[in-house]
Amino acid sequence: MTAPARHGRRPTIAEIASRSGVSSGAVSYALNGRPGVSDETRARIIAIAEEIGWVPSNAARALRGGAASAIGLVIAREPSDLGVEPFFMAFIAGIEQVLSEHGFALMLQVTARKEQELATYRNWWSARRVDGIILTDLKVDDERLALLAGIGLPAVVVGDPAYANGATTVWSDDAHAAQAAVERLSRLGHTRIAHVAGPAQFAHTRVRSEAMRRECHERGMAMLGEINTDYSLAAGTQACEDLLSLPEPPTAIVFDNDVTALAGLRVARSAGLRVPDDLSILAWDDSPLCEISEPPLSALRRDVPSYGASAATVLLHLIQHGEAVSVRADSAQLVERGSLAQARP
Amino acid sequence: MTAPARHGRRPTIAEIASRSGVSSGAVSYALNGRPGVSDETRARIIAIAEEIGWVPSNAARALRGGAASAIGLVIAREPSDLGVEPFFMAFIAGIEQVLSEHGFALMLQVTARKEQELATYRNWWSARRVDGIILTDLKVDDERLALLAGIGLPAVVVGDPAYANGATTVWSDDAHAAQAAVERLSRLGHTRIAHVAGPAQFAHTRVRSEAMRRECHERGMAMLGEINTDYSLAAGTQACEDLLSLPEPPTAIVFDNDVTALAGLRVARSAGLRVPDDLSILAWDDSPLCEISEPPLSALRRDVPSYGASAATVLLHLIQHGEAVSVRADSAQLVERGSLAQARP
DNA sequence: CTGTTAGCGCATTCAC
DNA sequence: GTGAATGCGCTAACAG
Repeated sequence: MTAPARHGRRPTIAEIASRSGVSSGAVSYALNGRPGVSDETRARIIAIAEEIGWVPSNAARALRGGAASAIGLVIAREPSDLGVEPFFMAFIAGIEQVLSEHGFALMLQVTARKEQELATYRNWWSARRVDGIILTDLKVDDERLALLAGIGLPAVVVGDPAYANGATTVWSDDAHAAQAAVERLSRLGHTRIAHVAGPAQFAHTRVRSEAMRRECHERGMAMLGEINTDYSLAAGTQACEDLLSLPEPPTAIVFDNDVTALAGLRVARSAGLRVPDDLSILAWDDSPLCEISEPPLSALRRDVPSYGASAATVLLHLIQHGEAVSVRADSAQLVERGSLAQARP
Repeated sequence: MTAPARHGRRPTIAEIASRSGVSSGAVSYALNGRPGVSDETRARIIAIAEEIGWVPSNAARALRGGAASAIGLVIAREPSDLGVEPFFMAFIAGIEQVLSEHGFALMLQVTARKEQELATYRNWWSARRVDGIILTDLKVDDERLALLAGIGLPAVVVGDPAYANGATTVWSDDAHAAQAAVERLSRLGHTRIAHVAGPAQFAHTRVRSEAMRRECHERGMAMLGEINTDYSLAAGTQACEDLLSLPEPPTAIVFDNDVTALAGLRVARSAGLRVPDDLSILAWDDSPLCEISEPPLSALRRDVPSYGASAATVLLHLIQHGEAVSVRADSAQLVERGSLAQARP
């Protein structure tokens, strides 16, 4: 209950005021770049503030009704899944870059429990801990959207606008990338492909699956199967085994993440198939894992840090101006590495 | 009797006071479980608070000089390195579990720039954003320790006490694990081993290296080389190539992380060596990557989430009581998977 | 235009 | 149980 003993007293505006011989109001104007003080006085005040190392008390500002100068991010995944999920760290790094330029901090919560996630949003907002949040892993019929709208917490949704229910979004056009992937496979002569996808409830899973199916249909290719996984090694292995044991197995498989792609590679090899000669493999979201395998995996690469940076930029704009427009980030680019080859007749 | 809560405005203690007909002071006592109000009044106050959805304003509490109810964590790595670093996400997940039980939040910063890290600590503390921090990636002669002590920011250091300069630490006994690893290799008949280590400035790198060297010496084994890396694929590849091109190459290599171990596996294979028959490989810190390779890699596994939980627990104790004792977490256990074999004569 | 004064916001706590 | 002070920055209303 009792706060720890603080060392030196924190410098406050009052101290700057007494040192500079003006009122605390003038100091506040000077320090915030607002009119009401002469340039000369302002310079003197700023010099003193820097000298004694004044930093605005976030508590006081937030209490006054101002910004908490922080945004929140809940990562709603199992910790064990996150271990091999390169997306979030890169995404966070991008967010941070923007936040630090604006003096904002990031509050993070890692929990897979939906109730806790919702409670966290409520609590962060009520307790004035954050000014807004970034919502990731958008789901189909995502119930979090209603909560956020209901309590009025500013939010930027990372995901396809079609599933965001009107919220401001930052999204990468996965449908476009999916088309490009199918097109590439088509050019290589593949006519029977499959998709080892992520969890069905994720909006981006659905976007990818639908786009691939549509593109296959238009090109007269067969989409042999869309198997949903939890991105894990085990699920990827199972999915790939199922696909390869079909009477007419696919000649190319697109995996929604790197781990399942590696699992697929292993399954193919132990089934006596050569990659890419007998089976082409394409991984969604590039990572060092894709480089390390044999053969290295071709991948759909996004600039994840700049994706995070965009999300942060849009959210800050939303917080500061009450409105913001959705932004489409660059869609994924196909990086060829050697796991794609001409389909064998 | 009870008017509906005004829309758009957070319920405050003042509102509860007016509704229950007592002073705001009494409400505060009631809500915080302190003496000063009758049980009957307390019950009535709590009921009203719940009804109108009151949540304490963190800003007001922090302003009052109380806790910010948040702790900070700076991850001082390059974002690109973090992509394949399973440690931090698992560590954070463990931290969160403890924090959420105590109503604390986590402030995160990801930056590889030392200046920014130091500025962040200063700012978090000055602005009352956090009550304490967890310091990871302890370095030899770590200058962050002096800063933290200087500004009086409570901190728990994750790392070997020998390098923590008296700060409270939570640490896993890497020396012990290193000994166990060398002992295991010794039993398998290896007499020439090598260590592909992490960055030399990390305290845990030094602890591991020294322990391995010492243990090798005692067992009459040769430590052919300690090569420092930045944990990257490229560095691991280079290190392994260097080791395998020695006149008398090692028969076993210990890698400080999973990525360099996989790089080593690849190098060995392309050099025509069989793993584990010609070369044994051991990875520090287990991960799904170790399971996915062929052969799957034997690894030194720690319970990282509980490591993080310990750090959080100790830090909260330090914050709330002004003192805390260092805690040694369980040291890593050797998980055998098939990348270790008897040395060939 | 330059600057001052007097609250506000919210929970906590001490003297009464 | 109460009233009032406290912590800190911001800003409307006001004065020179």
